[in-house]
Amino acid sequence: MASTGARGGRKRGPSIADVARLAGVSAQTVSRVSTGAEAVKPETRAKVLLAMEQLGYSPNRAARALRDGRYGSIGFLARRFDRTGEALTMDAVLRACEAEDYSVTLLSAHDTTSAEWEPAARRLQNQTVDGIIIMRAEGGAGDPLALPATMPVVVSDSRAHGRYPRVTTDEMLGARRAVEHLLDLGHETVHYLAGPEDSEPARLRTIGWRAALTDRGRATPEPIWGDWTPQSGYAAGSAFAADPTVTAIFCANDEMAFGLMLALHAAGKDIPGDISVVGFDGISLGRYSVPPLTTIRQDFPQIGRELVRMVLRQIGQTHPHSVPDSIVPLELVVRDSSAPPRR
Amino acid sequence: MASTGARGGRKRGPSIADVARLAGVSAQTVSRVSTGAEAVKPETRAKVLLAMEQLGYSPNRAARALRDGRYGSIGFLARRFDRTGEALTMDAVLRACEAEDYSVTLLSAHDTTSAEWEPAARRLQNQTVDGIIIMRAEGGAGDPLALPATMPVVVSDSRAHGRYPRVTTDEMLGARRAVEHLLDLGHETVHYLAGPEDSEPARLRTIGWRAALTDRGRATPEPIWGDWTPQSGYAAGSAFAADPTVTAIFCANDEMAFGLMLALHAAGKDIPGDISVVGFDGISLGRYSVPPLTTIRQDFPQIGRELVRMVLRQIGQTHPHSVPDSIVPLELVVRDSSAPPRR
DNA sequence: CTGAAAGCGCTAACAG
DNA sequence: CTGTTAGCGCTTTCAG
Repeated sequence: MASTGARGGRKRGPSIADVARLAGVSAQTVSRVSTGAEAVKPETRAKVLLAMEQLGYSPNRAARALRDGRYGSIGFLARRFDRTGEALTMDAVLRACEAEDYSVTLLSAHDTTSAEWEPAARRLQNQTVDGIIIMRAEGGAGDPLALPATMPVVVSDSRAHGRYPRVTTDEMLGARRAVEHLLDLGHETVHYLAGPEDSEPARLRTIGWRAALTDRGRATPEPIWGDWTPQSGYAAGSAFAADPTVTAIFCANDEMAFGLMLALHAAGKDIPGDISVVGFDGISLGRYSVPPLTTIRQDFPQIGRELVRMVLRQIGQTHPHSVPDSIVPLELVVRDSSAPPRR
Repeated sequence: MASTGARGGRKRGPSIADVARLAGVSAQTVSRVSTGAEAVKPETRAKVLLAMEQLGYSPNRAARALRDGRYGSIGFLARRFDRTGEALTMDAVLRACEAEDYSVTLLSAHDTTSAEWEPAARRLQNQTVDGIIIMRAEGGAGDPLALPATMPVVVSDSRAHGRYPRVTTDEMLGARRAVEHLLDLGHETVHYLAGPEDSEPARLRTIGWRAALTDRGRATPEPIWGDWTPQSGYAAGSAFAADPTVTAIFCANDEMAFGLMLALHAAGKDIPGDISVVGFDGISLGRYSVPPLTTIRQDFPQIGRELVRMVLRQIGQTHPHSVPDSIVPLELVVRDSSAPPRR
């Protein structure tokens, strides 16, 4: 019984041993050619390459991972993957990982309570990834995640302040910019459609909104609380439309702004004639709403690159979580949904 | 030199051997407890579980994968991951995989020529995944992908007709429904904003649009060709607005419809008063455009489930690619952007 | 420059 | 019910 016949086993691909046999050399010689680490005589190399070609050899990553304890993959942990922020960040993360020859493994934890997050994360611990990128840990209990101290981790958009290195945007500053833009246009004050209270970015944006108004001595009307969805934006829009004092609204994200604008429109309000609207995120469809939406744009590609850079930097470190936070800038994009009040 | 001291090695996690040592049993006993396959005496099991707990043991998947030639992961191959279709499908795929205890590894091939796709796919061949889901193989040369006959593959939304099993929607029927909806409202004919010509779904939707008109003996105006982006929709909208005969437009996807509607609006056209618009895909923001967009909705969660089901079914098969195609139904969703012509 | 040996962590097969 | 042995495919020693 030959050890590894062409079709004896299940359906494993050709191994280094198969190549070695065909090329008439030893296994390590094949390995040397494969890794390119040590020198090999050109003739031998050619023989090996030929054999690899004929067999369609490609190295078995599981074996490699087992050997050197690294997986060549980083985990991307999020609650959902179908929202704009997640999708854009993930796309950017993937590109950045590819550049470094890492792959991306998706992990989801639909709930952020430790009851769900921890197993999901633990499962990864010694399993398939060399590091974890955690996205938007909103919702759930206060202290969701406890990963081993040696696991490289970076968190985006979360409340993990002080526990794990983070890549964040300056949410407060972004909110400020939105509010100041509207005040500069001449609005007396700026009403606010907030994100869910259990979300850290939402919380920070609220603080920024309030601070900007307070700093200029303006009244701070009671915000309406949404949940990031356009549905909740629609509800808020109907409420705001009933209040004739409202001339400017800042929405904590673009998708709520979409719903809000539709509700205002349905209530017969002109945007920006009667009411100005500013969003947050810079989703691509925001350029094509009616009217096009003024917003605070996040640089998602940059966020993705930073996330990857920060995880990779931790690999092999003794105290991986000590790398400094990174802050990615935001940009005010002025479109047609904001204008001076009609007066 | 003790074999595996607490902190001697790099930073591998505790192994089965470590647990065995601590629990005072053999490695396989630990393995038995871990897999739950064979019977173990309650006392022994308790000892083992305790040791696992203390050490924070979790099985090393690389080793497991090496042993039994399976990886517990399926690959998701696409050109981009930041578009609605990809994001929604991926989210669904991930959920379906979790239910089956598989993880998802992302793969991207930015170009669809074999020069890029094949290496990307080959790299996976014996590496990290047990199967591959290929998404939207639009663009590129005619014969992009050649995977080994034993690799489970399923293709979504692609021209792989006859080569690999597919999960598709009935694009032609969907387009028909959109056109018939508009004709039923009383429009003489339906103008068309098509997707890129190198996309198979776009091609099929065009055929469906044309067939629906022809079947009712209506004129088939020259379509305008877009590229799926709202930008291209805007350009088309400007062109259509200049043609006073246009009363109804079918857009090959929702995002182009957004751009188109903005352009119509900018040109002073009322939707649906002057021109009715119907999209395709059913993206969530379509409910909140101004006006809300009538569309052909794809059931992305269902598509994701089918994709996973069809890959998993192939695993272990001798002729994996012989599983039958799956067709996921589409649904007409009528909103405010379509109405009878003014007349 | 090339070959032989050993072991990463796991589990199937075979004893006991 | 439990222990021993062996080997998955790879690469890092160490010898030639």
